[in-house]
Amino acid sequence: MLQTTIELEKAAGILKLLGDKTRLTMLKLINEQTCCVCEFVEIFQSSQPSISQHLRKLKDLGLVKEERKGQWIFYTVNSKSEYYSFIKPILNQLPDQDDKLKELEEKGTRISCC
Amino acid sequence: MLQTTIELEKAAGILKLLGDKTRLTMLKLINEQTCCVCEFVEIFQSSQPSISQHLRKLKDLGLVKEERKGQWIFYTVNSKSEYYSFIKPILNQLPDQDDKLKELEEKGTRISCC
DNA sequence: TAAGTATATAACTATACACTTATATATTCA
DNA sequence: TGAATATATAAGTGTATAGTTATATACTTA
Repeated sequence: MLQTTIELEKAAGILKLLGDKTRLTMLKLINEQTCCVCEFVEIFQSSQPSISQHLRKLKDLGLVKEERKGQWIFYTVNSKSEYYSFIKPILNQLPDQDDKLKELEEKGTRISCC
Repeated sequence: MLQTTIELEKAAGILKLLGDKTRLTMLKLINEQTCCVCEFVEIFQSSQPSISQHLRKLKDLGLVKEERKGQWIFYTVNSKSEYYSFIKPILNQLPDQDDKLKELEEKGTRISCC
């Protein structure tokens, strides 16, 4: 069983990005779901620019992909990324965050569902 | 198959530490070997205090353990750490760094061997 | 015990980073 | 087309971080 490797400098760069609670939670959330910016704003009780800047960093490394649907832009983990196999086992060890989305659904502020 | 999880805040803290090229390389090196501070100084061409401070951070989270042997203090990844199962798959995906130790051996500056 | 070697720590500095405020761009809908 | 909503970007600010220099501590050996 050959284990694929990732260049050390690149790995450190990715881990630095994951080393932020907001971004790490984001990735866990959108690993199997999809979320738009305003949902993140509500979940993290953060400002919209702050969320936008976190997503920008993740996008710059190709870790997430975006898709516009009308006025909303939906973000999802990019499973096609050459680094997905690197981050996947990390995300797998994190506790499920779906309760955050359930909260939105209960409040009626979940957008991504439709 | 139950996957153990790690608290998100803790995970982010650990990933932040791993998100530095020097510390990440250190961990990869001492995952299966042991190294003393002066070896790191030579490998990374860094100052002694800089190396010492990196090791301190890793030690504070319990990721490495130290063992004094005479004037030297040897560092090894702490496989007993409750977070070892979290960092192990990450380290496994990094390219082997043993060439760095081979270099020391060839130069005759490897200490940990005896 | 004094000198030499290895390591740790403290204080300082420069840079990186996350966040804020302000503004620009894009889309929807009346 | 104009107002409202969603998102991105730019500029500024405060804090965290990695490195430096200086010094302290611990061990070894002559």
